[in-house]
Amino acid sequence: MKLLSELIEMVKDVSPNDDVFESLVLCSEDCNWDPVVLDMLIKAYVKANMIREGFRAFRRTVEVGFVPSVITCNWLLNGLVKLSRVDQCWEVYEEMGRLGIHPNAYTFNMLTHLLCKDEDVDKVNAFLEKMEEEGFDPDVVTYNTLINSYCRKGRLEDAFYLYKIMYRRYVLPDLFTYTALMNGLCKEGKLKEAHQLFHRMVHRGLSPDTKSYNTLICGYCKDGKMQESRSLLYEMIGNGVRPDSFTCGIIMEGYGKEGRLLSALNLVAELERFGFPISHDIYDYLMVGLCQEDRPFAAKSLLERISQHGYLPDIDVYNELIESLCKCDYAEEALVLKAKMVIQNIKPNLVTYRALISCLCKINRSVDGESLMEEMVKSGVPPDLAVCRALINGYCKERDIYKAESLLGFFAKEFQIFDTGSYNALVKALSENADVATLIDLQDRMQKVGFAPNSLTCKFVIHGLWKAYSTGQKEA
DNA sequence: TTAGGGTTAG
Repeated sequence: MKLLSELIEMVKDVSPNDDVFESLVLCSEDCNWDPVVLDMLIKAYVKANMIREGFRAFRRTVEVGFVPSVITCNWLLNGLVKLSRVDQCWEVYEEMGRLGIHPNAYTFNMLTHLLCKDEDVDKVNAFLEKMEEEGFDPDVVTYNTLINSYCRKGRLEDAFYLYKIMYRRYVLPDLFTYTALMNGLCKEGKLKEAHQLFHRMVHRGLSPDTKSYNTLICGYCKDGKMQESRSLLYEMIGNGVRPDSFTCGIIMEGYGKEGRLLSALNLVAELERFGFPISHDIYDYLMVGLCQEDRPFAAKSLLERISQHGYLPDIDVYNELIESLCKCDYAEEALVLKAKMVIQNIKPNLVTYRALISCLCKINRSVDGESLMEEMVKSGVPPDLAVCRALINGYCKERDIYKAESLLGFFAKEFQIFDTGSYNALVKALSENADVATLIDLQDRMQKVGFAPNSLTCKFVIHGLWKAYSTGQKEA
């Protein structure tokens, strides 16, 4: 066992240019050597999740004339099945036959699983017949693999037929069998039947585990039956079965879909009281959900509570909260949060600044918005069109035309942002009460910076000219 | 950890 763990460390650390296999074979010339190390090398590769290297080592082991054990072959097969390397799986199986390595139940079941992943049922049946010819009787794992495959494909009749056959052949169904069948029933919306099957399973002396409860809870959640989900959750806790992150996640999602975020929130608080750890993802989910429902203060108080349990929001959650506060015009609270982010070494990004600047400009605090824009530029985050537009519109609204114009030039020159919308907002604001000469001058200056007027600009200019004319101002 | 079960769509 010690040798295996050393080998695992070795294959993980070694550079791709070093040939571990070669080194091990070379060793055989100098010392008292057991070829079983090659067997262990294959296992080490599989354990280190280096399946391709494991497969190569298998081939080379065979080439140098050593016969790996059936267990080693199964390790490798397991790795290859998980990666769906179909051809290589069959190559291993054929090689086993050539070398006289007898496949065991594990081998057959993994290959059954491999065939089940494929669509072709005939292939599975042919393989099973061959297995039986070789004297292997399908065991509970074989049946479960097949039943699960049928259930996933919606072929419930075939699945239940096998379930009956199992009894006839004295192979007793276990938790896996029932969970697979319940899952199949739930997927078809047959919740009642699934729950009945659950009761039958308990009646037959099997104790449901987290996965079997989760399957049923998930079925109810998908069907919008949150009351049933919740009582199953209490039942499982009562029976000493711990809900896991999957259980909580699926119930949260169920409530989320129903738009019942507050119920989700209450449930989380209850689970916390029971002493079940709530995962970071669940907290993220609730935070984002509350923000998107425009309940930034509920999100904030949740944050305060869960921060005491060590929860730290990431930048996306912070941004959701800031955006939500900004949407409701709570600029001050949003700024406080931004300061908190910085203290926690989370650097505000474009999303953060955009929300804050837009909000400040909206509530006539364009000067503060501009200072934030300067801060963002200094920290290496270039402004985008939305930031530019927010500031120009803000200043126009506050009648600080001079500022609006100079910023428009700044964005064009420094960041090549030519936003005709902002330009038009400026012309429109100016045309309200400027004389014709001022308007024409602005057009000239803007053209020098690189702005081209569009039809809307012309409309505003003409409007301005007409206004100037009709109020008796002298034409330029 | 030599095999099999529970979310996630468009």
